[in-house]
Amino acid sequence: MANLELVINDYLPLRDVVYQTLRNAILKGELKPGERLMEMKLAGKLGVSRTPIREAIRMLEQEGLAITIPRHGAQVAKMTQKDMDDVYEVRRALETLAMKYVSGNMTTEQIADLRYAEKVFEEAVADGDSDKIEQKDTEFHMVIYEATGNMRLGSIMTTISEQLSRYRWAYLLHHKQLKQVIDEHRALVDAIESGDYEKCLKATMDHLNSQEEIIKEVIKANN
Amino acid sequence: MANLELVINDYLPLRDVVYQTLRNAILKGELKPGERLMEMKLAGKLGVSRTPIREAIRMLEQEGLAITIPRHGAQVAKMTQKDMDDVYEVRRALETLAMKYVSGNMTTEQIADLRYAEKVFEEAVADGDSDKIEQKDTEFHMVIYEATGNMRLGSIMTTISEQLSRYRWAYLLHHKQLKQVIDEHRALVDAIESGDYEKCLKATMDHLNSQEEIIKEVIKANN
DNA sequence: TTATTGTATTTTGTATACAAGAAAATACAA
DNA sequence: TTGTATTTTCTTGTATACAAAATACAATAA
Repeated sequence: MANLELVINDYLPLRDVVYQTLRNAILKGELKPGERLMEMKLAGKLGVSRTPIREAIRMLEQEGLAITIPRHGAQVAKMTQKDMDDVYEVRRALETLAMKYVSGNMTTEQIADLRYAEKVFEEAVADGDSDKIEQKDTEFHMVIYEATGNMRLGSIMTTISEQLSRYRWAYLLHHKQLKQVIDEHRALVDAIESGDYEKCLKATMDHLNSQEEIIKEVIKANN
Repeated sequence: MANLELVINDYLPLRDVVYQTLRNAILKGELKPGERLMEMKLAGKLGVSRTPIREAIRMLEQEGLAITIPRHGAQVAKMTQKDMDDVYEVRRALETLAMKYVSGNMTTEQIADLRYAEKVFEEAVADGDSDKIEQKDTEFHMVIYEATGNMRLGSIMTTISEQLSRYRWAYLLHHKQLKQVIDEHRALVDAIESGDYEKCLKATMDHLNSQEEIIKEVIKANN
């Protein structure tokens, strides 16, 4: 099993720390799909009692990252090719909505923020730290979702994007693809700045399609 | 506080029974927005220990129906007018996606199922049992989501629709509006049967818009 | 060999005990 | 009366104990 370690924060309840720890491990693939989440084992590894472990598992379960069968315990949720297709369809619909909100409606300040987020992402790519790349990519997209002003949309998109990140880590390591991601981000910012909805939509779809393509290959390779 | 009672199911862990009980109470408005969810009180009312209560609260929290502040406990989440607008925007985007899937693609059997679900809904309206009306309305829409074949879409839509049901109960009591809901459902089935995407979209949007209108009034009246 | 039964072990489910933090009540001084 | 300590009470957070179910596995019979 993965090597788990808690980063204690004195004021956060242990259940939240445990939740974040397990969640990270799942999203990064350190806890593998199908792997059992046994309470005592996790409690031993993390040096806490079963109570916070159980509460964290309930949270993961609700989020779709774990599946529990009553009296059999929990395991890391599996993600299939079909799941991925479905998630991407939903994402396309919601990214389209996001573009309806932002095209022609972002303030110059928001666009500046977006450009900045894009630059920070490029720097992360230059650094080569995959954790950071992943994080900065998410942040870039979050700037857009926040600009929509629709909090619900933002939170659903965050969930979706994080669930996808279970697979993104794999391809974010390939430098060639990262160059392409940068180009697509730039194209998207340009489109948003132009204020033209159709342009925005095209840039978004291009970005999603190429990402989906690569992730599918990763999943295929993993089975 | 609401009068809670557990419907024990021998094989379901108590946490799940408690979760469903609390969730229902919140969605029906028996537990009011902002109301505190105190562990001992709930445990006493439901005749269980704090452990399953806590796990149920963690699930509600993850679902957005409860908010917990560390060391202060949990309370029923509040829903504002703005929240409602946001949820409806998301729902519109996803219903549009659903229509893309189903228009022209539903089998005769699926359409028959849909007509049947519609009929059952009408019967529920005739009965006047608001719990049943609510349930049959949800089931009608679920037939469509299931026909898309996209499980993710289905589960997100279910969540959204259930969250909205926190307010639907109020207006489902008014007979005049129910007549309109029936008409809209029929129009939607006809549109789907015609296979014309644009017709489907219009029928869906009409349904959503009129629902949103009424719910907004209910919220306004509640504040 | 294959099923089946019984037993030991593991694991989850639930209750409870105790610690610690937050809120409320009380006491006291200005 | 108002403001501030101080104590008390309430509530959450965490650990642990015990019960009950599931599983693993060996012994037995077909």
